[in-house]
Amino acid sequence: MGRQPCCDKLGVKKGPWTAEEDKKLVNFLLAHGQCCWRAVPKLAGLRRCGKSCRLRWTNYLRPDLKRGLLNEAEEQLVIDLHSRLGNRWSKIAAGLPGRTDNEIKNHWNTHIKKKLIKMGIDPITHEPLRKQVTPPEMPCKPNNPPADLEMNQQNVNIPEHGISSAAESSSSNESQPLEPNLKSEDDPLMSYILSDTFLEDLTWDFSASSEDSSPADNPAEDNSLAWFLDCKDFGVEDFELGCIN
DNA sequence: AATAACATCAACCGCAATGTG
DNA sequence: ACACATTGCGGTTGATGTTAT
Repeated sequence: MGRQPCCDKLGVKKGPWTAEEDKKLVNFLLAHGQCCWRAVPKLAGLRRCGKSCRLRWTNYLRPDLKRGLLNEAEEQLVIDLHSRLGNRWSKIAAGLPGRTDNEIKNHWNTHIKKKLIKMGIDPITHEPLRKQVTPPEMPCKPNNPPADLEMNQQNVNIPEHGISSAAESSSSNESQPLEPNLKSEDDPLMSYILSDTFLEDLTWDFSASSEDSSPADNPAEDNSLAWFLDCKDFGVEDFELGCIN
């Protein structure tokens, strides 16, 4: 009974990845593509579990990843998508090419959350906070009735970048997390975000659209090249880049 | 200079969803 | 329809770096 553990617990390494392990994993995946993650560690000669390999690849080694902090436009989009999708980080990440769900989740928890609270916005509900009643970090007190939130609803005004604000889309009075808003058939934007078209639209170039993002601000600009140079540092300049789609 | 407190983020864990026979 | 395998997701942890005292 019960499923097998995702990996043999014996002899499976944990903790931070070494450059050598990265190299092995990247070499293998570039040569063979992403196939059965369970088999990857064995085939790549790694003493890791498949899950760990997948995570390392998707969050750190993928060639199409951007590096560095999210720029203003990306941050704004995260806020907007979060107001609609809630903590669906993978969905949110789908709207930010080159960014991972983990990265966005971390950035949300460390930067955006605080920023919103500072601005007097509840990072969970995206409604204005009532400062006297609700201290920061206690966003959803039971004695914070939905009616109050509703009163302030119009004050939520996420700056424009072509996407409507949370307040515009919230037609419900309920204080529960924004799950009810997630009806793609009612919302053209949601419909678009959840569609393949959105994911395939490579014109989402935030570094280009953001005024305040200079190459210095956004070292991820020329990420592919930087990554390739990193690979050269590994001594794996003979990557078969054609294998990656 | 030492160290405590805080911030950041890579990585892990457990569960849910999905695929397959 | 069912059982099991595999993958993906979101919450959480812990190591490391940074700042304050």
